[in-house]
Amino acid sequence: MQDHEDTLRQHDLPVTAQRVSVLRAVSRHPHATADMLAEEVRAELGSISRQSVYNVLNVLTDKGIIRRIQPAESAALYEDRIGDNHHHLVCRTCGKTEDVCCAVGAAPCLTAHSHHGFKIDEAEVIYWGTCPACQKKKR
Amino acid sequence: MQDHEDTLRQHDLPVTAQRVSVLRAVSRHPHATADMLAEEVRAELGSISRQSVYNVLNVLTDKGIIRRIQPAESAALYEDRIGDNHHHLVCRTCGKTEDVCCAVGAAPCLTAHSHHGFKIDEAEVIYWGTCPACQKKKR
DNA sequence: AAGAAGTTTTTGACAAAGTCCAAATCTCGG
DNA sequence: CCGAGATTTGGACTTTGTCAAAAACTTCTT
Repeated sequence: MQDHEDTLRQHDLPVTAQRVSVLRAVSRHPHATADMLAEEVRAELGSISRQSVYNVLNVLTDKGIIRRIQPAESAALYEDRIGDNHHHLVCRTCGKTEDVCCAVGAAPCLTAHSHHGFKIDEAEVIYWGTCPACQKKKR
Repeated sequence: MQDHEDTLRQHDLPVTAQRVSVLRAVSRHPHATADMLAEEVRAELGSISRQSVYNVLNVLTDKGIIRRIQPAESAALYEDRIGDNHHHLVCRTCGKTEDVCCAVGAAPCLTAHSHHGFKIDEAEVIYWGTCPACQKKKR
C-alpha cells in the first residue's frame, strides 16, 4: 500500500488537496457515491465543489486509479480495489454492496461465445439478491 | 409467439392502445431506450405522453413481460426476450448492445462463493468491448 | 347497450445525478 | 519566486425519471 500523493505523481497528476482527500475518502469507504464522498471530503477539507468531486473521480477513473461501478437504479459507486477482477453483490432492497471474488477461477465466465465480432475487454458481473438484514425485516 | 393484447389480458392488465403499441415497439426494437420507444409509439399512435411510456414500461417490467437492463452510462434499455437468461455485450464507444447466450452452460458463473449471507436471485453479466464498426473507425 | 367503478393517461412540476463553460486559483518546473 | 498550464469553482443546463391531480378510458354488471 502506498501513499496517495505518490499514486498521483506516478500518474502524472499534479497533487492537490482535493485529489488527495477524495482518494483517501474512496479508500476509506468502498462503494460510496460521489455525494457521500463529497461529504467525507468536506469533513476533511472544509469544502469542495460538487464539480471538483466529479472532476477528480473522473480523472482517477480514467487513469485506472479507482474503479467506477454503476448498478441499476443507483448513482455510480467508486472503489479503490482494482486489478483483481472481483465482482459485486447488491441488495435489491437496501442497496448494500459487497465485493465477491471471481466465482469460477481467475478469468471466469468472461468469455462470451458468440461475440458478434466485438473485442471484449471486461466482463462485469453483478449478483442481485437480498442482504441478511433485509431478509430478516421482510419475514 | 402470441398477440400482444392476449399477453396483457393474461396478466390482468386492461388493454389500452398505449400498452399494445409500446409492447409492439419493444418487440420490434430490442435494447431501445424509453425515449426511442416513445418515438416509435408516436409514429404509430400519433402521440403518447412521456409519463405513459414510463408507466407502461414499469408495469410491463413488474409483471415480467419485458425486461429492463441498465448498462452504466446509459438510460435503461428494454427487451422482449425473457426467461432465457441471456446476457449482454455493450460497445464502450457507441453503446451498441447485443445479446449473448450464457457462456458457461445453463446457469453459468452465477454462483458466487462468498455470498456474505445474501440470498442471490440473479446474476447479471455485461461484457464490455468495442464493436466491429468502432474498431474500424479507431484504427 | 348503458352506467358505475376502478384504471390509465395526461399534464406539468419536481428531483437526482451529471456535464458544460468561463473565471479564479493553484501547482510545478525553471 | 514567476509564469504557463492545469485544476477548482460556481452557476446554468441536460437527461432520465418520478409525483400528483384531473381527465379519459376499460371492463364488468345489469
